[in-house]
Amino acid sequence: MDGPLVDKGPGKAQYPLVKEGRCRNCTRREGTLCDVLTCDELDRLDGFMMIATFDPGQTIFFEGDNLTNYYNITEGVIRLIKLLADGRRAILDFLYRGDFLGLNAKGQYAYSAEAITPVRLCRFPRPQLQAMFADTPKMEGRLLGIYTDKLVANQQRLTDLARKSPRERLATFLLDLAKKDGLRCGDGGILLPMSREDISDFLGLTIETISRTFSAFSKEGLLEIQQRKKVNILEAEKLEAIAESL
Amino acid sequence: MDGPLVDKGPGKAQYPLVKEGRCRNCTRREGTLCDVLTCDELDRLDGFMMIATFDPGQTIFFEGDNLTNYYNITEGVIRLIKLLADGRRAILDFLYRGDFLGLNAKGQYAYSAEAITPVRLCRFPRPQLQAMFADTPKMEGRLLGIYTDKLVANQQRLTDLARKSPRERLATFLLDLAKKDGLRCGDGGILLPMSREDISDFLGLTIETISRTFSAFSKEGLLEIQQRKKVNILEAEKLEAIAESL
DNA sequence: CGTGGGTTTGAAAAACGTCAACGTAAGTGG
DNA sequence: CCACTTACGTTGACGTTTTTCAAACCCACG
Repeated sequence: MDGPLVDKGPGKAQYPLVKEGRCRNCTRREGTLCDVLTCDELDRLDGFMMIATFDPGQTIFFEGDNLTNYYNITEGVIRLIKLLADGRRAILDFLYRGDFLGLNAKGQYAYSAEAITPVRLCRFPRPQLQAMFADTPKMEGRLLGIYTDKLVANQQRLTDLARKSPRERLATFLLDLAKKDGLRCGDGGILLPMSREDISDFLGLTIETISRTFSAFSKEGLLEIQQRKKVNILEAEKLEAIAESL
Repeated sequence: MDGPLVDKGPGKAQYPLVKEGRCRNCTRREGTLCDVLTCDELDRLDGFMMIATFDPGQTIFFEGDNLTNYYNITEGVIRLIKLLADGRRAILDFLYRGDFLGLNAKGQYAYSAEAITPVRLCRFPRPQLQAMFADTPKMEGRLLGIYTDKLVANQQRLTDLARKSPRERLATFLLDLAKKDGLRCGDGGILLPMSREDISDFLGLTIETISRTFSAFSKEGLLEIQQRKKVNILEAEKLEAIAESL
């Protein structure tokens, strides 16, 4: 039970697992699935929960794999990926601390998940968590709320991809990032955990267009870029006006 | 209770409502929210359900309106719409018989809904349906399943919008339509209920690009178009190859 | 039979992607 | 500790695709 899991993909490192779950004392429940549970219920969860960690670039699971585990992110950033048959890539979402991971498409993962930064996860085997769902309706209700919010967010993203220009998309993206804490560094700047290629696959553009648009924003004095990853938004209102086509 | 509701938007016709719900004898429960209910529970639902009908082009509700009612579609086709500030339009989804309608974004509708064909709906006031959800966990579980499937579908669509070419998008769209029955007419042809503009707003393209791509498919012998709305897919495998970039 | 909205088609322009070269920051091994 | 390497990012020139603008067309409707 405490040993590493089997390999998933070709050349994949084994999962580093540590049995140390102390759900009852967890300080990161806010807004997550386990937020609604009593102490007893948290102990039950604890009984089958495992901590897993991943290094940047590691794959947590692949699209189409049998769905064996659900996860909660307690630390780090993850990208959700879908590929077309010829290798073109789309990033569905970036996930952060507190996000729930493991969308069920007929018993299989609906997307691949990869760590962008060092990541720490609570891992729940599917049978046990589903059994707990069945016994704990409020937990199911919580997941329904989470999925409702995800649907709303995805529909905004569909609208953006269908109808916004590259400038508008990047402005929208940066402002959304700025709303997340955990990325903020000191002076109101944000530290982008993802590469330009990640951003381009998220926004449906090329890496060059992303780069050019960053440069344009910078030249126009809307923002400041330091060492490529750190962005200071200087003119939030103007950026907002671009994002919302006002 | 049996009278018409108040107007919603400017110049909106009043809602035509008929009290005749007989959930217990309903023949269209398959795959819907009410599929899981017992006879007694169906009677409870019946108690606050109303039938509503809409003509083509009528708006059922607007994005941002207070969410007062949920709906089940029993007949017809609906488009879900989001607008940008300057009027650019995106169609999030087309909904058909059996689909559940009324995504909750903080107490407001997350999108506008408009009838494309004559539409018949079961209408459930929010307080009553939510009370029933609270008492009937399996109903909540059913909705969770429905939303899970919607999320999976939306993620495929995000991938398509981000990375597929116009040809690939239209091929994907047509093959998806062909899978729905209710649109099939006799000889394996499909009857498109939506306009070219609807399709372009769904696929994130212009109406001209849609039209040209239709013409190209037709010239290549992949399909046949009759009277603009009726499409016969002649070479499903080739269209599949285009859609899946094989 | 005429009218008009939706659709198709064509030509021109713009936007974005592609290709290629160059820069830059971080990491590695001597 | 520094030069070398490498991966990532930026910039420029160019080509293609898609949009835009405009006109013609066609079917459905009155």
